[in-house]
Amino acid sequence: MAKELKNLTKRSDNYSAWYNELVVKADLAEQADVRGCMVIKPYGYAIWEKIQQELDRRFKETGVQNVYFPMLIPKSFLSKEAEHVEGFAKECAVVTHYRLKTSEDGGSVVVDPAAKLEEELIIRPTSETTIWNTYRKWIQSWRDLPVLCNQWCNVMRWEMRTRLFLRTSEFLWQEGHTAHATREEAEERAIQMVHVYADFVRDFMAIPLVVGVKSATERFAGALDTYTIEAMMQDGKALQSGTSHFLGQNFGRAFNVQFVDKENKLDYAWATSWGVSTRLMGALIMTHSDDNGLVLPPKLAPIQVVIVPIYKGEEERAAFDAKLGALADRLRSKGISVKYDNADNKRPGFKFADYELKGIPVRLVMGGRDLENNTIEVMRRDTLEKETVSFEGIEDYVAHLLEEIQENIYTKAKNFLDSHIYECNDYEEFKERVQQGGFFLCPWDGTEETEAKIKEDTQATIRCVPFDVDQTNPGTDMVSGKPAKYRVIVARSY
RNA sequence: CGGGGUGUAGCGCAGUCCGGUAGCGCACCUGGUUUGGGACCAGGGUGUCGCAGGUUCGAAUCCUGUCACCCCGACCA
Repeated sequence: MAKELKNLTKRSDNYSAWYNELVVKADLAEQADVRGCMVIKPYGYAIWEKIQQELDRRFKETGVQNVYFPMLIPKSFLSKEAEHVEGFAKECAVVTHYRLKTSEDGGSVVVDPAAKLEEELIIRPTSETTIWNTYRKWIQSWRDLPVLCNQWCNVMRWEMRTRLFLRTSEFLWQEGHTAHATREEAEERAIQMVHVYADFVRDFMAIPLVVGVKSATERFAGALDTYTIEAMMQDGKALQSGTSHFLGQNFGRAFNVQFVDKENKLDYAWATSWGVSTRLMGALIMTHSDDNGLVLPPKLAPIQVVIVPIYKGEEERAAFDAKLGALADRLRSKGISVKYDNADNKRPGFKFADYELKGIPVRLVMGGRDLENNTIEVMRRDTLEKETVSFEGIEDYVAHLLEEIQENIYTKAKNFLDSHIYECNDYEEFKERVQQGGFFLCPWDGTEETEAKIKEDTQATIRCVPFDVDQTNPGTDMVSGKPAKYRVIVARSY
């Protein structure tokens, strides 16, 4: 294994290969035997759990409650919202039978043709339809609103080409579905949730973002508006990391979810939906990691500190166990997650490399020399800097260092993002430079024609109309030469 | 669905052109020496050569068929 890990492809040589190898070698996930699907391994899942816990906490702060709906959706549900079915039909897995039987020759198991379903069932690609079908029963009066639900689940979209975490046929996510009495309230909720995502991703995952609203063609199928958080990977490509949709009354109408308002008039409920997925894991990896492996922000590292003793013989090992075991406990009492690794089946050098590969934020090493001097070596994963400090008071030093690392990782990524956002008003210049990566802030006339031409010429797409960019006097569209409506972020994306 | 490729040990591959005992590296197991940046020595186990036919005294290798997977395009959180 050791030599293999050493041969991790360099980021600069082949970013894609580097990413794929890193996911596998850092023990996050691997390709499943099932086409296009992924096995998330214990270490990868531990990180996902941290994401889940923190997001879930933040959702609940906004009044959202968790629910669970079935994985199977009657085919007829999907067809009730025209745009929605248009958007998802091509990638749906369909359940057609409910039984197998042994084949005539007894050699294999075959689908029993007698067990054909009257109505086929779809494996959910997203749950708007099944949830809104149920909301009809829950909602009669304005007093029943708002309904604020979220579910953590898996969904399946039969993707042509897959990549671990970024695009797999099955993925884990959360999907929030809310119903409201007024348009304003629903729009507010959609915008609120994109900000919940943005705050979480920035503060907790240390990933800087551009937040904005999607163009009409990039909208979710069935949405009136789609809000998005766009992260920049180290190769300059964009990764849509979360979305929040204002769905208007489309689903209310399609599923006949009507309520009596305060004026005793019937109206259709207003909807939002919002989701983030295991794709966030991809964003995490591609934002922070380096040629030595993962770099995890302390707030979501399952292990924040690893302590490695370097000992000769059982006697010395016992001495370290006592001293460093106690240190581990003191760190844990400060709320820091610690692994004390005194295993003797791996040599120190191997452990160092392995924990770097896994992105553990802080490594503490103590050997014979330190024992004599009452010192300990501290290595921080983000800069790879080593320092030998006094053993006394090391707990506070580490606690402070973890905070500093969290901040530094974000600052580093933020500087990268800021320095790769370019203002561009010239199409020729754009066409040439966009291939190098980066976000291009360009004037856009708001037409689909322009958008389509950019995509055809460069494969780049309009990522969003950013919230925090001044939209007065957007200038002249760089493609059509017409007056621009907005300045938008254009980039190549995953 | 269009173009390209690959199926041989747990993983990564060589062997196929030119048919003749199934190989290498890593991993794994045992014993020993090691341990401040991915240890070393000695010994050991591991295969329906993707599947089905055919040619042949003999097939991983040649022929026919078939299945699966991967990569590049259109779709997508």
